[in-house]
Amino acid sequence: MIDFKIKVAELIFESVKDMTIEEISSSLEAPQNPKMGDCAFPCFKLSKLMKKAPQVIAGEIKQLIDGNRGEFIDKIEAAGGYLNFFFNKSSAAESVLNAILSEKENYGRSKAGGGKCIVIDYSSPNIAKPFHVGHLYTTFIGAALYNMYEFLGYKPFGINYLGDWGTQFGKMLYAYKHWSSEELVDKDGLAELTRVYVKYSAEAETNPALDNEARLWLVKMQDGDEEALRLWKTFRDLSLEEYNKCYKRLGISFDSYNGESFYNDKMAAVVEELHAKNLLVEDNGAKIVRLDEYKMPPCLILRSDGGTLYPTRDIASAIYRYKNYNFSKALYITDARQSLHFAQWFKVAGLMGYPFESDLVHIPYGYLMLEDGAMSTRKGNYVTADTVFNEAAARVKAVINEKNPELEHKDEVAEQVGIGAVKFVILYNSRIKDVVFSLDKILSFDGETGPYVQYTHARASGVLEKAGRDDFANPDYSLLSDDDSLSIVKLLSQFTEKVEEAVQKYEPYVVTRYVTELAQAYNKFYHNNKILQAEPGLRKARLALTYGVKTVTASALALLGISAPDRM
RNA sequence: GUACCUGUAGCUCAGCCGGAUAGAGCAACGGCCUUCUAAGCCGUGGGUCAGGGGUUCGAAUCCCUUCAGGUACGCCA
Repeated sequence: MIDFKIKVAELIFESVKDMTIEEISSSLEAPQNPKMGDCAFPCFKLSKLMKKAPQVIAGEIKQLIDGNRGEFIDKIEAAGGYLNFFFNKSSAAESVLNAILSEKENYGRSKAGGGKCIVIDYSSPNIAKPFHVGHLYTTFIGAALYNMYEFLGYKPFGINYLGDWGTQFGKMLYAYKHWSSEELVDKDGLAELTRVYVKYSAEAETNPALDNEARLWLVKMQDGDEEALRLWKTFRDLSLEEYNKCYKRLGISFDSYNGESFYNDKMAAVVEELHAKNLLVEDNGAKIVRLDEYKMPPCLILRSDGGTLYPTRDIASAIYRYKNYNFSKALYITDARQSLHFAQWFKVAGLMGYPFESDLVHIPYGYLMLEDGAMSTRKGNYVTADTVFNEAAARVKAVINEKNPELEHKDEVAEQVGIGAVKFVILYNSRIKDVVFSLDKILSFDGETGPYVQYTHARASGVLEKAGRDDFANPDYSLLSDDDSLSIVKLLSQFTEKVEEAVQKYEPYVVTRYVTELAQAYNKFYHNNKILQAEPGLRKARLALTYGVKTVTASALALLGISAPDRM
């Protein structure tokens, strides 16, 4: 397809030698008011270089390039220091829709990534604890970025860095031994483990001796005690089994489940290396790396009892991943409270001489609270992910029964729309905002929501289905010259650049908002124009446009991990 | 105390590598289903872009500062 932006940039470049073609291209913008044009070049920066008023420059450029603007631009106007380009509606529609008609669901894909590996560390729940709404942000953002990188020609590698080792397991083992049993765990699974963990936390408040007992269990694990390891493995297997049910429901899978325990035997080498490179300093019995020079508190590597810490393990894992996956970037998707931790150990990796320091990226997201306060597994104040999805599906089913009682496969559609609604809300705003989790807010289905976009897709599908197959090949694109059609065509042409922007910002919402805009544009078009009842030529052109909307909507939703049912 | 994040319409948020009249959804109010799915479309009202300085031809956007809310700062992860 024609990239209009590049065409315009090339055209301007013919007469403006003070800027590179890339500079021109990146300064191009879309006027807020479409009546002012489809693409605008601001001349204010040139005004400094050329020492002339921007209005004058715009006029001069217009004079120079107007003659050979080609057939894809109808008109060039100089207005208020801007140079405004009006696309030829027919050739715009033709280039975009022809590309979609031939490339179908591959439309928009790019090879720009060149197969470079992007390691994405996401989801990463602590095993033996429930998978709750607090895990949804990292899980959905990670999965969406994974899809987008793949779409752009990278080779993403998803790692679920399970929290499967550490002091919490000492507590868990103590709690299990005292208050639970194999039968109870068989019966209730993670819920039972969580029950005794919550009990432990409550008891430990008043009885500090428990923590010593728990520590003994951890020591047993570290020393390879048979019973401790057997229980640990049982809990780990059980957790993975339950998580995988949930991941399957969400359509998410990982390339690796190497968790914290995987690095148990890889940390000693890191400590040794830090020591050899003279980075370790003893302080109050602990070993630290000083970071004063970088205006950060020191990074703790070894406890005073010789035990390792979170940063030690993360450095070991980064080195392992670099050696084994040769990543060009490694993304860590965690909540913003861990920002300092990541900044610290990234710096330590750099001080160790690892060149990949600059390729390590922490992608923080905001704090998620429940309506009745902070979420805490320890205190038993949490909402499991399944609870939310079940409720979502149930509410969607009620809407289906009301609006479309004849629908087939109601349960399946309710599941797709319900889960889509939850994903959509979470991927709709910038990550960093703190959120109060409210079922009622997440599960409203009007306006800028997942169901709205899915509904639009189902509408388009319905029209195409009624039209019959291939009824829209080789249409007369000049019939799509109205404003409603053109705004859709412009949006369709922006698909790839929106995905690129999302990846560049590590913000899936760019795509979420894009697909919402596309849905709004199509709904407006749909309302104002007959499609199936239009006269044959027009009908064909509008069906091609409808096909474009359906295809790109489904692709964009797929990038977000959201299904696009054909009926709902 | 130090550092980071946030502050835009009643609510939830876009816009922030400076550019044309600050946008959207929800909520409120008023219209549109004998016509391709009304989970839709159209309209009305609603703003000191937290406050104050500065840089600039031009600031919601960049810099400084104050305020408000949140978070993190040695043996948890």
